[in-house]
Amino acid sequence: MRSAKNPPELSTARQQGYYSIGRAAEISGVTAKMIRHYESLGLIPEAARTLGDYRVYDATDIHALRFIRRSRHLGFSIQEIGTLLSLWHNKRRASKEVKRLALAHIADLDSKIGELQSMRDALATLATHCHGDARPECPILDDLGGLPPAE
Amino acid sequence: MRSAKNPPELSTARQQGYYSIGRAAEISGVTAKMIRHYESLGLIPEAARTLGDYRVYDATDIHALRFIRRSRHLGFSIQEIGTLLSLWHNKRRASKEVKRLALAHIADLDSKIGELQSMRDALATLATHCHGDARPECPILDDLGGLPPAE
DNA sequence: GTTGACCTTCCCATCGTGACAAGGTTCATC
DNA sequence: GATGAACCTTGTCACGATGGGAAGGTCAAC
Repeated sequence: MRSAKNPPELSTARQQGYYSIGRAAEISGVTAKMIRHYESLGLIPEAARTLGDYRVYDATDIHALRFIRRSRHLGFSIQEIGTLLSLWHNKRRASKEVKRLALAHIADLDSKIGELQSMRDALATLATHCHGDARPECPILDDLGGLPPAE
Repeated sequence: MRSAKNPPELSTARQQGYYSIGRAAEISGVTAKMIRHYESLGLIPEAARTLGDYRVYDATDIHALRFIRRSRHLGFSIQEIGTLLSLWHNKRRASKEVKRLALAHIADLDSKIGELQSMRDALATLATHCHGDARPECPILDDLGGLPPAE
C-alpha cells in the first residue's frame, strides 16, 4: 500500500482548511498525544481521516480543543468537561445547569485548598519551633514520630 | 505443605508482642494494602515472617508506620518520607536538614494552593456573572469557548 | 475436620500526562 | 524516482498513591 492509487489527499484537505493533528495541537495548545487521548475517551468525536489515515481537524474541532484546554486550566475533570461540552453544544441549555456545575467545582477547589492550607499551617508551626541548626533535636521529627511537643 | 511439621508459630509470635499485618494496620492507621506497598517500595524494611509466611510487626515497626501516616497527612511524598525516615533513624542528624525539607515542602504547598486559588477565583468571577436561570446565555461557557466577556 | 477469618501474591483501575518503539505517509530535495 | 526528514499511526509503559478483587494458603475455634 505504499505509493498506490491514492491521491495525496492531505494537501487537498489542507487547502480546504483542515489541520493535521500536529498543527491542531500547535494552534489549540493541546498536545497531539492528548488530542488522541480525548478522542479515545469519547470526549471529542472521532476525527475525520485522510486516505493515508491521518486525522484532520477543522476550525470547529480546534475551537472545542481550546474549550477543553481552558476547562482543564480551571481544574475541571475530564468527566466534568464532557458535561460542559454537551452544555456548550446545546444552544438551548439553561445557564442554571452550568452555574451549578461551576459552583460545585468551586466547592471542590475550596475543600482542596482547605486541606492543603491546614497541612501547610501545621507544618509551618512545627518548622517555627525547629532550630534548624546542627543540633539533632527536632520538633518536626518528634511530632511525626508521635511525641507530644516538648513544652 | 498443608498441615505439616510446622509448629503454629504465629501464636508464639503474638505472645512475644508481634502483630499480624491486619492488626498492625488497625493500630497504625495504615491499611494492610499500603503496608505491603511501602515494603515493596523499600520505604520500610521487609517484615519478619512466621513459618506460615505471615508478616509480623513489632512496636518499632508500628511506630514507623505511624510516622509514615502522619507524614502523608502533611502531604509529604513517599520519596520525601524516605528521607525523613532516615533522618528520624539517624540520632545524630542535624535539625537543619529536616527544617530545610519542611520549608521546601511548605513552598510546594504554597504553590499548589496558589494555583488552586487562582482557578477558584477565575471561576468564581465567571460564576458571578452567570444568571444561573433558565436562559441559555452563559458567560462561563462563553469564556471557556474563548469569547471575550460581553461588556 | 470443617468453617470462616485472615493471610499470601498478582493483576487491574484510577487520572492526566509523558515517553518511547516500530512502522507507515508525505513532501521536498537531489 | 530515490532518499531522507518530518510527520503521522498504533501500541505499550510509566508516574504516585491508593483501592479492588481473584485464587489460593494458614490459622483458630468449634
